[in-house]
Amino acid sequence: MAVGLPGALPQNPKFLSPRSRVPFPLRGSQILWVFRGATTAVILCALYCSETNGRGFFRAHLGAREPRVGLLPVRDLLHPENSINKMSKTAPAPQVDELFPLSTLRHSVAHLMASAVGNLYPGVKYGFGPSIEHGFYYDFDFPEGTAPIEKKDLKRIEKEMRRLAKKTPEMTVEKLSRDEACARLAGADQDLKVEAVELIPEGEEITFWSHGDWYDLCEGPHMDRLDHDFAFKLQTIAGAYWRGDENNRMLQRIYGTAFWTKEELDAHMAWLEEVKKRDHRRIGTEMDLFSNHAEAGSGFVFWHPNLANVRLEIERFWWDEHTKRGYDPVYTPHVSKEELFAVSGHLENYEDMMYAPMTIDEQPYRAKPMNCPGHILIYQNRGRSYRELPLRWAELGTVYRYERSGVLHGMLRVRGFTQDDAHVFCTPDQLEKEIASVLELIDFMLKTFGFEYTAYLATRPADKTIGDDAVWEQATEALAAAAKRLDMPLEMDEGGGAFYGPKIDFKVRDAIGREWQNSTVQCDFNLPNRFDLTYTGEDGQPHRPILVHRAVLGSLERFVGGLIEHFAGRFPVWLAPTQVALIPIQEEHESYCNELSDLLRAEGFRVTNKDASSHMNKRIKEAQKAQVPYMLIAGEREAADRTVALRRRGTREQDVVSFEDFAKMLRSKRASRALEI
RNA sequence: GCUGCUGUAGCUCAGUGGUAGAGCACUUCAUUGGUAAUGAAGAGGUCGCGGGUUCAAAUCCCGCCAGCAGCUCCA
Repeated sequence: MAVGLPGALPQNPKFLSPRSRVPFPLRGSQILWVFRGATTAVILCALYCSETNGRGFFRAHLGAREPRVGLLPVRDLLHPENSINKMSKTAPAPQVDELFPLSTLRHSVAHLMASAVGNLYPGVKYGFGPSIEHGFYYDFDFPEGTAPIEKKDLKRIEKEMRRLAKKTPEMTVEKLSRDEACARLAGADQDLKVEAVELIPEGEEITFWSHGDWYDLCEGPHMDRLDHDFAFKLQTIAGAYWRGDENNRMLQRIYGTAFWTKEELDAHMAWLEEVKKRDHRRIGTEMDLFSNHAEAGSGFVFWHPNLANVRLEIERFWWDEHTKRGYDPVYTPHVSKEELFAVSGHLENYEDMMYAPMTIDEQPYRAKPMNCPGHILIYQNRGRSYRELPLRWAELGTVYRYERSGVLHGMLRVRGFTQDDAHVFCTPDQLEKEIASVLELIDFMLKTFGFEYTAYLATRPADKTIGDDAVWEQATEALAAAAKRLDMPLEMDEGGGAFYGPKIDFKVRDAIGREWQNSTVQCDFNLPNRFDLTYTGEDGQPHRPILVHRAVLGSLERFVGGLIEHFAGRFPVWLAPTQVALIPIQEEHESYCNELSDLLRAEGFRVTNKDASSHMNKRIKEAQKAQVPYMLIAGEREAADRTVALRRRGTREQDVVSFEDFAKMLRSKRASRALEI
C-alpha cells in the first residue's frame, strides 16, 4: 500500500530510490520521504489516504507510541509551523534545518572534508567518517612519505571545503552491486573501503554518495546540497586505529563540528572553552589542590592540604552515612601474598592490570588491585551463622592498578586510587532489601553533591558467564525489585553485566551536561564460590552467601576530580578548602579578626590563617582566587559594633551583619550541606 | 601501549647554532590603605634527563622520563 501512494512515502528511504526522493518534515524530528516534485497537496493527499487506509503503516514508520496516531489531524503530523491552510496555497519551503537532522548535516560535512582532503593530498585512502555526539570525524590513511598533517593544515582544508561546497554542491546517490562497488574501489586503490564493503551484510543495499567527482561508499542519508547555510570548523587531528582495533594500522583522524548557524557553532565553541576552564588539572594548579610528580611516577596523585580538606570532609560524610545504615569499618593491607590473588582469580584474569610481584622472604607479594579478597579473608576467619547476616563492611580501600601510560589523566585516570568500597554478605532472601538500602544511599549521596543521575540495570552477558540461570534471574529480579521499591527508574543495559553477576550502574550528569560513571552495585556469584564461603543456616547446614560489591563514589580520585569540574572549583560551604576569609582593613583591626577566626576555628570551620600580614586588597584577591565562599571584612566600624562586612563569593556587594548572625548562617549551611552559598 | 605534538623561573609563555628573557607570583623597603593589580629594588633557571654532531647546542640528531590530544582500555 505504501508504494502505491501517489506522492509520499514514510521515512524508510529504502522504498524510494534516493535520487528521486526529497525529505519533508513531520512533527518532531520525523522525516517523510516524498517523490521529488511532489506538491504539498499531493503530500497532504497521501497523508490523508494513509489516515483512512494505512494507519498501521504510519504507526510503524512514524515511530509514534500512540496507537491512534493515524487519526490525528493531518496538520498535527506536519511541522507545527506549516498549517494546512498555509501549505495548501503557497507551500512555504521548509527550512533546511527542519529538513535534515543535525547528524545528517555533520555527516555531509564529513564528506565535504574528505573530498577536500582528497584534493589536497592525492593518493589518500579513506576510512570511516561518521557524525558523532558533538560533530564528526573522518579517518584517512595518507600515502607513504606525506608529511603528517598539522593543526595549521586544517585552515587550508577548511578553505578547500568552502570552495568545493560552492563549486560542486549537489549530493547524489547511486546504488551499486557488490561486485561493482568492490571493482570501483579497488580500481581507485581504496583498500580500506573495499574492506568496508565486505563488512556490509549480504542483502543490504550498497550505495555511493557523491558530490562533484568525489564519491564515497556510504549508506547516507545526506543533505541534497552542500551549499545550504551552515557553519563548520575543523578542530583536531589524532591517531585512530582502523576499525578501532589496536592490532590494525593507525589512521589519521580529523575531528570537526558543524551547526546550522554560526551562533550555534560559537555557542558550542564557548561550551568547549567552559570545559577547558573547568579542567580539574588547571583548577588544581590555580587553587593549589593536587600535583603529580615525575619522580614519583605517573598516575599517582599528591593531595595538597586544600584538596585533602575537601576529601576529609567527604570521607566524614561518607562514614557517617554508612554508620547510619549499619555498615562497619574494616581496614586491610595494601600488599599481600600473591597466593591470595591466585585464589581470587585476579592473577589469572587481571594480571595485566596488576603491579609486578615484589619478593619478600623469597615469597612473591603483590599490591592489591581490589579490596574484595581482603574483606573475604575477614569473613572466612571464623564460622558464620545466618544470625549475623547481613554483614556490611566498608573500607576506603586504596588499590593499585597498572594503567597504560597513554590513558592516565589528572585525577580521573590514575594508577593508585582509593575506592569507597563495601561488601555486603547476605542470604538470597536478604538480597533485595540490601540492594534497596544501597540504592537509597547512592541516591542520597549523589543528590547531596547536586548530581542528577540515570541508573542502568545490566543483565547477563551472552557468553562467558558463570552461575546458574536461576541465580542470575533471582539476582536480576532483586535488583529490579529494589529499584522499584524506591521508585527509582531503571534503564536497561541488556547483556551489560559482569561475568560474575548482574549490576546496576549509575551515570551522573554534571553542571555542564557531561556524564560520569561512578556508583555501582554488583551481585557476585563468583568469589563466594572461589573462596568457598559459607554460613550455617537455620537447618544447621552450610549455605553459600551472596556477595554484593558496591561503590557510591567509585574512587575518591575520580570523584573529587569530577567534583572540581562540576563546581568549577567553587565548592559549597561544607566542602570548601577555606570556608571563611577574615580580612582586616588596617593592621589595628587584626586583633578583632583574629578573635573572630578563633571562634570559628573552635567550631571546626576552616578559616584563613591569621596574621597573614598583607594588605586588604591583596587578601581579597587571594580569597577570590581561592574561591572562598565568604569574606568577612572588618574595620573600625565593624570592630566597634561586633559586625562584619560579608562579601559572598562571586559578588562584589557586601552586607554588614552581626557576627553572630553570620556564624548562625554558616553553621546552617554546613549542617545542611547546602549547595548554594 | 599506539599515532601526533610538547617539555625554558612557582604559573603563563617568548627566545631555531654564538654562552638565558617577559608578565604574574615571591622577598625587602616605602606606601596605613573601605573591597582584586601602589611604587622602587631584589631574588629565582646546570633551558626535563642522558648521549651524540659542532670551535660552539635551550636551539640539530638519538635514547629515556614526563605531559597534552586522540585511539584502545577503565574506578
